[in-house]
Amino acid sequence: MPSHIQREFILHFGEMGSRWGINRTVGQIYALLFLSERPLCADDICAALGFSRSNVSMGLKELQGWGLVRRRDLEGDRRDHFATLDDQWQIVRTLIAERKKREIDPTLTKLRELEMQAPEGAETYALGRIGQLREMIETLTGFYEEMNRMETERLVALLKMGSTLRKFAATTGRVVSLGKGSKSKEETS
Amino acid sequence: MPSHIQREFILHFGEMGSRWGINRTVGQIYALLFLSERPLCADDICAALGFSRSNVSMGLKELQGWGLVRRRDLEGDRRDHFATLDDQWQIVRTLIAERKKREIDPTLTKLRELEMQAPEGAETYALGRIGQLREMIETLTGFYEEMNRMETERLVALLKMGSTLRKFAATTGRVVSLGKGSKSKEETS
DNA sequence: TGTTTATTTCAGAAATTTCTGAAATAAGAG
DNA sequence: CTCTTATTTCAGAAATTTCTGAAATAAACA
Repeated sequence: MPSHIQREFILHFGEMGSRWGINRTVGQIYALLFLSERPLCADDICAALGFSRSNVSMGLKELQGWGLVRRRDLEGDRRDHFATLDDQWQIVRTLIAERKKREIDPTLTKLRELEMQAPEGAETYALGRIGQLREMIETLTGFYEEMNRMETERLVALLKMGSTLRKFAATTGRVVSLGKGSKSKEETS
Repeated sequence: MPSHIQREFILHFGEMGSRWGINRTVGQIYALLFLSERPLCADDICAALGFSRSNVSMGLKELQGWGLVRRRDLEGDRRDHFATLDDQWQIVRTLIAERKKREIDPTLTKLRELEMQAPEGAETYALGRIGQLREMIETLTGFYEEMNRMETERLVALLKMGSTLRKFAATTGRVVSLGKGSKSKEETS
């Protein structure tokens, strides 16, 4: 039985869950595990949240699919227990990696496909637009991969640099973009 | 009546829409407008996609709410016409800003609230966990705001830097992280 | 091995979201 | 002001997603 703060937190995650493409149940289960000092078994979760056993089972499966929850064997108890990752930065990495996989990669594949199968010289406007989109997504995912390669400690340092990074881009950016010969002359509205 | 490529693109966006928290209709309307060389009116959209007039009206309203679609008055036609933003980077900025507003900010507010109203000295574990989460979200949104302040041209240059950025973080990062005294000793599994 | 306990699956019930057509509202044109 | 055309709203229909309980499966123990 969760405390007041826990309850609030869990309910909030339930509501937000729907904005995040996971459902209420799954959000609440995650929130409960996130705040729990020790791993919980499915029955604990049923008791705490009042969901059916099968619903909890499904929810845990989905969370494991996301890589956000892990099974932990607890000594002296036959039942499976579950816990969230400890390191919050690892959570973010997992979350972003999964969302990329589900929300970005399929689109990138599709755009490349469409460009390949395009008929000769026709549809210039649409193909141009698709090409722009693809290039941008490639740039973004490239950046992501670069960041993802970094150790957490350095990554966090970078994230906390504040205006330093902007200044760095202001000086170095110019050179690099010249070097690469990016045609960044388009603009609008 | 869209071409084969257009149709494929539109259908893909419809399907992906659901993973993006917008629905099929809205995704398809956006895709259609995105590929269209000139602004379209609601009836054009109905005709092209076969949705009811009211559905299109709702969809356009939602897209305008997201800031992804703009009304354009077309001379000699009384009807409202609609178009997507031209600059794909502006689209990404808009998208991220909106998602932050809808998916991150409410949670940040909630977490701060919970920390404020916490009873004296109790609930140390849960509060610690909530604090970690809040700090991390603050770091991330701070970084986002920093990036968002940059002009597109520089931002793109930065995004395309590849390993240069990682090297920069490797040299400068150390100093910053020492200065801040971040206790990054937790890790797992 | 058989018995007990834990977990998963799955068909349909319940809840939610999306979509439509009809009615209401707004906005030009004469 | 009236007529016409464009747009929005909204109650309920249709479709989709979520959730449950019962049955099936698996896994531990003796």
